[in-house]
Amino acid sequence: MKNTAVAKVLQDIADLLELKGENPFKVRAYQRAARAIEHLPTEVERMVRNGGELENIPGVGQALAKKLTELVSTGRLDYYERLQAEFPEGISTLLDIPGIGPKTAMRLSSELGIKSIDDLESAIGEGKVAFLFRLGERTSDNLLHQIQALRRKDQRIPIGEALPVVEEILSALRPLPGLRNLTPAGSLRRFRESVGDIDLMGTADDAGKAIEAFVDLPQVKEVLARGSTKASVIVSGGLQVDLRLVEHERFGSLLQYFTGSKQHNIALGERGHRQGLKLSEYGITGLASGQTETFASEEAFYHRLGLQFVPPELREGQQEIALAEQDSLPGLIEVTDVKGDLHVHTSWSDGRDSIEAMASAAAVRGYRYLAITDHSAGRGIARGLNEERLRQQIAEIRELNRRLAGIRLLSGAEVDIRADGSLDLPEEVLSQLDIVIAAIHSAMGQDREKMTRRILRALDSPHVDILAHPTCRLLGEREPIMVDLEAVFLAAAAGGKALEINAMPSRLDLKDIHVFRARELGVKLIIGTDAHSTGHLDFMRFGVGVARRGWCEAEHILNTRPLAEVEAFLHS
DNA sequence: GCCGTTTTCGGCCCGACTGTTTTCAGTCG
Repeated sequence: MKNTAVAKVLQDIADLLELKGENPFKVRAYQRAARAIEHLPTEVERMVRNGGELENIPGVGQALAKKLTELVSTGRLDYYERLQAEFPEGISTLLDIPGIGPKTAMRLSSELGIKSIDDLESAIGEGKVAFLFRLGERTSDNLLHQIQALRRKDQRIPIGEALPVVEEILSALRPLPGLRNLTPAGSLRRFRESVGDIDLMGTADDAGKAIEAFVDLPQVKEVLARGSTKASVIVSGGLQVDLRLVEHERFGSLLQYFTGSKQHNIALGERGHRQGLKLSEYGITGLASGQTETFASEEAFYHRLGLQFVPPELREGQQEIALAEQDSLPGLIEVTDVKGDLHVHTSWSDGRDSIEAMASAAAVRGYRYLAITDHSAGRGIARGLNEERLRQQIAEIRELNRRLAGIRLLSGAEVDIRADGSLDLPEEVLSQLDIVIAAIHSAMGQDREKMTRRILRALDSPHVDILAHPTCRLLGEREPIMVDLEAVFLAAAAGGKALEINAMPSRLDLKDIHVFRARELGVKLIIGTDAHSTGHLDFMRFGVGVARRGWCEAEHILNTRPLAEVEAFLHS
């Protein structure tokens, strides 16, 4: 049973307990555990099998540990099933509608027999909902509106799509006089792989003027709300963007509050409470004195609480607060730490640009080295290189290295891992390359056991240095392959192989929690853009974002190291 | 159901909005 499925059960239980009117703190305990398991870098199932300490998971105590053990070892949970039996099936889906909480859901069910969103929609149509005590016409209309919005609601948007849109808006707003500190908050700032709405924060001398300029932007399709300090719009592409402006001296607490995550803020608030402090978007208030201190910067806000500044990417309510207390948060990798790209394609295979063009684009970005890793001739891969053409390419790269100053080209290949785990190019050719990346591009439907054996066999080849996009997922398009990643991590760590954080926005593979686990197990990582044109080299920042969410420092990422160190790794 | 620089019991983050109310419950972020 996967962690996402385990988390879903806990979240379901939380919903049902809420419907039941249970102690809200008990409900929150289940929600908290669900979030923790969602972000857990290790499979609960594996922990149980290996006798791991479930109670080390934040938010999991004796009772939940027992339930989790039952759930993952039998695939069922008696407590959950009994709870489900108490309610009509489907009623908890009503909670998905904004505006409906547990109380309303229960009343709709008991008073009108509503068990689904469809039921609710017809009941509203028949005018039944508006007659319920304390509901009324207005609420009924709003609910219908919410149902319709829910039906056409887009999924969360991948960060690779959202970030460019946001940056366009930011650069349009930045020149406005008197507008300062413009910053995205929320999950975008935390660099989650997908985001819902976008929250922009800032400070302004004349907030009204700035709001006006914001809603007048050409990107704005629809203005949902506009006030004196806040506006909400829909931009082309359907993304909702909120802009919120505050006085300069409160910017720090505001940004902190709206960056979240919710779990992080709850944990922070609980800690503040123990210190006799009350935290809010307006500042920090002494519970005894009633005095509120304001904070112009987040740094000052965290320091006032006796904490190291917590980078947004770490604010997921895991261990970051405990570590910030001891001043021992990692010094996360920065884009500027990257010294080269180890995974790019050229016009020799399915890339757009020549080797030389890629080399100068890399040099412009300050890189010291660049690995040319075109596809092998494997079935189905566009214009993959066979043995003969690869030899020609090696010769050309040798020639270019003689001519080019300032950047070193490594000759390499992204060699296909065939269905049986053998490689698509003969050993003899691979041995002539500086760097060999292995990757799966076919037969992705294999079962877990077969797939794992296949990848382990490829990693076993003495010539393979790196496994690229290890789970082969395409965000929103293709599910990850079924593979025992833990076994892959252990094999990579033991065999001195690197795993890739593929920085293509549609891949982001490995993903954050896998990166966290791989790093924990001592696996060397690289960030590769998989660039198919010079512009794609800029994908590096997405890979760095994922690495940061995986708590990576520069030293964990091979391509932040000087060339000599990279070569030493490749030769080892 | 969790958890401990006030605690192994008694707490558990905070503020705002909305619609329906004559003082607030429910919901959200």
